[in-house]
Amino acid sequence: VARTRRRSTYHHGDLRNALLRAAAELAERDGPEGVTIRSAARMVGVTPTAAYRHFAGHDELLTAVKHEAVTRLGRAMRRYLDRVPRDGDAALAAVRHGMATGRGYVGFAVAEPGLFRTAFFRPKTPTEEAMAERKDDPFQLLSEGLDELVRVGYLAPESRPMAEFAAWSSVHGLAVMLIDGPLLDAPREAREQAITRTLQTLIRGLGDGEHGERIWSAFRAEQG
Amino acid sequence: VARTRRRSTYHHGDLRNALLRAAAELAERDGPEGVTIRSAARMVGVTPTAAYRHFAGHDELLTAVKHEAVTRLGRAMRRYLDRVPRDGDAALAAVRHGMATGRGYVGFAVAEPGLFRTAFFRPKTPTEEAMAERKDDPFQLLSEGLDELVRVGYLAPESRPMAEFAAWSSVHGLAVMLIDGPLLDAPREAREQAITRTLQTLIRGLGDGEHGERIWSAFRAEQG
DNA sequence: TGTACATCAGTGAACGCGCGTTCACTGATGTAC
DNA sequence: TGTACATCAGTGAACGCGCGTTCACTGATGTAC
Repeated sequence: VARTRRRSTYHHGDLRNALLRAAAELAERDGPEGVTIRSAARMVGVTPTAAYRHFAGHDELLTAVKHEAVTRLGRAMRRYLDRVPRDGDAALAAVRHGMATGRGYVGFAVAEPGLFRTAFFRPKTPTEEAMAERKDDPFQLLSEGLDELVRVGYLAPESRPMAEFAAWSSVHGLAVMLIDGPLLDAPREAREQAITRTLQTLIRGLGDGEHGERIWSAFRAEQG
Repeated sequence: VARTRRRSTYHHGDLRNALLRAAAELAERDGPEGVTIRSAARMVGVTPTAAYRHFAGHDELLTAVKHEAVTRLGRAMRRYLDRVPRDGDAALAAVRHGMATGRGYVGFAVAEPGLFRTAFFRPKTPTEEAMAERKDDPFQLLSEGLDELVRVGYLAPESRPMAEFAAWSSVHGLAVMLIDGPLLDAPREAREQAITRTLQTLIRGLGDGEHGERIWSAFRAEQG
């Protein structure tokens, strides 16, 4: 993948973006540990030193890639959500959205394990937290899904607090099982079953009371 | 922590174990990446080369530490399980055991994040899989807990398949949230709530049918 | 329109770091007679 | 009980690797007059 194509121009013109793209490719292939200034520069066909014109250092490059990875994760989730049929019943739709959110998260992890690991690489710095209100922010999508479940009466308002962590934990753990854990070498069918089983357990676990139970049964019925 | 105490004897006598202990200490402090032959040797006060008398190379040392970490994780879970009151009602006890298993897993992760990461470091090699039938193997404990839930009628037998992955995912994701994720800097109380909420969601999600619902209600009642 | 020159964006060589691993070696131990 | 010698478990120096980062530099660009 090393395309050390020599530039004709002395000035690159768009080096910052080129380095970022290269770094993202490295993250894709080898995860966050694979992102180095030297190899990104190598891919672009430029001296490592040149990178220092555009990034303060390795840390800044890695942070930029991480940001990119989070963005792509959010977009993947959005894609899954958009594919959910807009049916009559709002309650049923809410449950479907919950499933889709989870599937989007796990789907991205499986499709792009290196980027997924990079997105989750070491705790956010305070600066990053501040700019967390982006469009298609993964955590945002998750919260919206839960709010929807409250709105349709599946999740009791008093059960809402901390529900994001129950949901996120379950889905994140599933992703790790699939890309780094015991499900890595499992046959495709087993992986599918594990995903379905986990997401169903999660969403059923969130449901509250009789109303919740009714909605859940309806959802199970439509799954066949 | 570097104790380069010079030995009086030329021969160490127990170098393999000493290196292993040192390596475990490194994993404790810095996770799997911190485990190197050179630093382990440094801690023991011995030349790096000496390590090659006892381990084929870095990989074998790391594998040994990983094994140690998994063992300690299992012991931690066992400790939590043993603390559960042996009450009259078997069904209730089964649910309590489920909670305790999860708490043990997460508790170990929080108490020993470096070792926890090491225990989960990269997929098992085939060799390791073979010797997985150990006493207090984490996965074993998890399976037993689920079997117990089936026995008491909380979990329908037809729901048993893949239940380990639903449970493991949820609990592993929770651990990651706590030691490397968004809950890292959360106040103690929020962390506690997230743990409780996640485990409750999981176990409620596993329960099947009316019988399950009854047992769950009883459990919630005793929680107060 | 042309030119002097400041500024910008790269180069190339070098630094120090810690790592895994190999080599020829030597000091200590244990065993056969 | 004593000794020769094989074996074992260490040492010390060195290798090559890729990394982040700094330094003095130079080629290209753009702007003031």
